[in-house]
Amino acid sequence: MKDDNGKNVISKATIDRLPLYFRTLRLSQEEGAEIISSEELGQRLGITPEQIRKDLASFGQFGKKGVGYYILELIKNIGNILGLDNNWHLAVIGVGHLGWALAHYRNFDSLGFKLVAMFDIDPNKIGQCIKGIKVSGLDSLKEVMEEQTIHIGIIAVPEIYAQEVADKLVAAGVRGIWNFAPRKIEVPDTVRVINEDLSIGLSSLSFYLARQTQE
Amino acid sequence: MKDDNGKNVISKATIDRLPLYFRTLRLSQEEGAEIISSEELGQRLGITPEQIRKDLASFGQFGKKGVGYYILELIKNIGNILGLDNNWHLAVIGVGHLGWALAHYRNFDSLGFKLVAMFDIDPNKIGQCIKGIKVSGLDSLKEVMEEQTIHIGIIAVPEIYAQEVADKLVAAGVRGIWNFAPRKIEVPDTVRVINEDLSIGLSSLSFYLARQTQE
DNA sequence: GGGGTTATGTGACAAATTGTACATACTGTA
DNA sequence: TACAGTATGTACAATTTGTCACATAACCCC
Repeated sequence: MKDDNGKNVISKATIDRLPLYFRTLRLSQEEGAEIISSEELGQRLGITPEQIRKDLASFGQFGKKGVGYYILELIKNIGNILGLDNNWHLAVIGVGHLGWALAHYRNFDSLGFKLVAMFDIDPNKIGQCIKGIKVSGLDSLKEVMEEQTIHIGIIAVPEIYAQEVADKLVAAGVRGIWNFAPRKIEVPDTVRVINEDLSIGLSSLSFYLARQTQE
Repeated sequence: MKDDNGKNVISKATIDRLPLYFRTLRLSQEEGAEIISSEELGQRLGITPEQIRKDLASFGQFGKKGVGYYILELIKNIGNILGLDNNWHLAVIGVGHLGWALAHYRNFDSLGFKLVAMFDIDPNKIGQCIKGIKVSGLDSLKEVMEEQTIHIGIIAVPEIYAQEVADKLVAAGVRGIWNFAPRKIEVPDTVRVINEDLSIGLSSLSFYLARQTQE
């Protein structure tokens, strides 16, 4: 359970659940609640209370026995664990339909992310403004990054350009990549990549539906 | 390893990898290859060859020992396993930025899915045409479904409407739901739901970046 | 047609993840 | 201050998932 530095090793599954806890806690808070039990949180999310307690316990003791979790405090703690208070700067590369939609995704703001730049290669798109942000040419990526720190690059270009864009992002010093192109991209292991291949979800849905029929 | 009907139980992890195999095989095919080894397929995807062989073996014996896998045949087999030859009909509910982007997502066609309807509640959007498909009012969902079978509903509305839309889809007889709203939706267990909460991916990326810094 | 080479399929082992049970600590009441 | 009622945190068991090693089968060349 401990890594080389003595820190607890956290499972990927746990990390993927933290954002769920985070948004549900916020919802409860908006409804006026101040305390929540793992029982109730679990019911809302379809996750067992034990699982939730275990996930949270791997980062520290946030709850009070016999009481539950103070919502405000837990939100702050999870936000901190997820690093949402780092004021990450995002850049979207590829202003197609998907890039356009991501630029308007309102949950970014509410999670503490800030879109600061957009890039495309299409001359017709360069110079356009979206939400007050001007679309720049892909060539000027490094240049723009010198003026303005960009921590995370969002790849929303057709798959054949994905690796090329990834290389440029890495060269410009990006720290993380959120890749929507359905293709594996190679980066040095100092750069984190999260793949968000939408066709996987739909295909697996198809699998389950097809199986239902056959029964 | 067997379920009540004597069928092999397939792990979710395996099913999520099948689409990756599928698209990589197609890529190889376009490049002119006819045979591929688990070794090469694994290298392209960053997955161990053993994993791939095991995944495929849980559905049957598709490979030839000493040779590899015949690409064309394997594509056909995986497509069949994933149910991609069922000609699924999709409907997008919510023609905001995200719904718009999904409607134009070209990978749907190439995977055998067909967008047949779109719905919104905004009177300004109703009647608009996107890719030859007219946007209908949400009220007429059941009506439209009687004319035109819809197997899968894609929820791309703000989270507060997600459950309401899900209920309508269920009432109209949909078989699967692809949910982009960041909220759990309740449906009878005859209906499959796949949640595609985009904020999870980004939040987990934030987690890893924040950890890197602290070291 | 026999032996070397190659790549699959599978059973045993290891790791990660989830589930269960219970000890512990806090609150409120008399 | 003692006791009943709750809800967390954690040690342990069970399950799932992934890795390793090797037997098996197909191909090629002589």
